[in-house]
Amino acid sequence: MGRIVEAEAYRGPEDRAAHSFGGRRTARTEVMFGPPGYAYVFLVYGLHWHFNLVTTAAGAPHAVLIRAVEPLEGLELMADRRGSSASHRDLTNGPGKLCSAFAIDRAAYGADLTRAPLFLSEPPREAARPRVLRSPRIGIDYAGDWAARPWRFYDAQSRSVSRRPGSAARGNCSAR
DNA sequence: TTAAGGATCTCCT
DNA sequence: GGAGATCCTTAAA
Repeated sequence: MGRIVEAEAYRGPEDRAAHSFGGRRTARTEVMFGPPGYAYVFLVYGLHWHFNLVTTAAGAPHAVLIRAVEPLEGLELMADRRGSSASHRDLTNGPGKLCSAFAIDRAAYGADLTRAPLFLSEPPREAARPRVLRSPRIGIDYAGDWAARPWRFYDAQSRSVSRRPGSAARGNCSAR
């Protein structure tokens, strides 16, 4: 279990950075065209899985990429899956890393995110509301004007975000 | 059938 | 800070 601390919005079909750009509907993107609450999982660079939440009503191929999580329970299992060299902070502070730690792969494609084994839940009532910063999305330089949109959101306090403001190679800015 | 190119991570310097 | 890993998806022929 973990707390989501970083995410990015992808708004096809207009959004050039989205896999569903232009209404591209294939076996891979199919789940994004369906109802919300399901998992869109895909492979990047032939190596790493990425985990997205399908959002918005059926027909609108929108998704939210989960980029980082703060590990809460099952740390030993996560470390085991990630390799013994992974430090606590390195367990889930990146989209590929968290998929490895949570054992998310193609088998999770289309999974119902309201039911075990992979599901979202409300934060505890007593949990403080995090201060959320935003920046441009990561790794989508090819997307033209869309690359500049501040559609990456992350918890200002969390040490588990993938790129810290000020230390990033490109694209980071903080606003509100 | 083929070729090109990724919504990254790790290891090395 | 930079290169290599590595294979699926897509589009075009």
